[in-house]
Amino acid sequence: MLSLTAEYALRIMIFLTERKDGFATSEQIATATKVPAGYSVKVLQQLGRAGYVSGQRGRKGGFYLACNPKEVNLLEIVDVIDPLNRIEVCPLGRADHKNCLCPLHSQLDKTIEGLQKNLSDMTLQNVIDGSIGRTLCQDASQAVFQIKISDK
Amino acid sequence: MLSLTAEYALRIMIFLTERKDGFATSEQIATATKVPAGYSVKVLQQLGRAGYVSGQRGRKGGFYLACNPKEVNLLEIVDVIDPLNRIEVCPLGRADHKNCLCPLHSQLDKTIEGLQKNLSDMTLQNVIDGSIGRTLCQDASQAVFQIKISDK
DNA sequence: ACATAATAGTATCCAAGTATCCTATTATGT
DNA sequence: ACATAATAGGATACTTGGATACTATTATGT
Repeated sequence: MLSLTAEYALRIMIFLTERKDGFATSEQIATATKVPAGYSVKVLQQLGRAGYVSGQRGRKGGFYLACNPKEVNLLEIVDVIDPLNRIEVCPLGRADHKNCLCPLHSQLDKTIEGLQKNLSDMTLQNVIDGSIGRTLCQDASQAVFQIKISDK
Repeated sequence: MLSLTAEYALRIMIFLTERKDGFATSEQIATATKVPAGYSVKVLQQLGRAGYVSGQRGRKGGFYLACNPKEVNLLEIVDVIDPLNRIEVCPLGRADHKNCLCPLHSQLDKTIEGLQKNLSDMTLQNVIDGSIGRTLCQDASQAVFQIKISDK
């Protein structure tokens, strides 16, 4: 339903939203978002074909955000990678769910609906704004980590 | 996140809940739930090892429900196939989310939480009770299908 | 102007997980 | 004893995640 690649795409979009000004190379993006180097390019290309990022070749090239982060929500990004389809047609027969009203599948469809709503309620910008300093998780400072260790 | 196999498992459990009385062979289950014959056995075995169904070999054997459908919710069944884990540790660093508070991942975690709640809110019995005659989608009658075709 | 380095773009290959199928073995009712 | 059906396991195909190598494009120093 939600693949790892979809999460990669979200991380990358958030990262680029922060750096709205300049370019970031695929390598920089990869290390910052902890997406495997080499695979980040694939994700970026999918996002590029969908129009959410653009790339510029050559020296000083890189990728940059090609959309307005205030108008793009998380669901749209997820949909680029793996389209989150509602259950419209009964998987067990030919009748669509409107006629079939199978409780199991209408419940599953509600689950998907909720998932979509949850994702579409938040734009890329919202994620940044919701930040209290860290928009993407960063390594804990060594100190904090040490405290946690000695804590036990 | 939610695999096809998980949905198979749900279909099978709903089917067996309806037939709480007697046995059903893996073949009967497969055709009724439209799970590929041969694969239904594997799903049933996973459900069996988790204690939700039992099987009896030999003639007149088959599988039967080994749990109280009023006490088992959909999430438990899904968890048998692919455990739906919350995001507790930040995928990008060592700090856990309580300390990290990364907006992206806390949002994604909320999504998973909602998904879990949606599934755990409904027991197997609830699905049956919510039925208006069809607890699993059935083939539309030929007539209905014909009407739809001629409709266009 | 040219060579070189940096970088996106593309294609291909590999590994791991999922889904499906097949074959043997074991238990059980008749 | 025999037929039936679960149980167990391996074989195969497909999808996903990830890695590598090669090509095209651009910037920059000489």
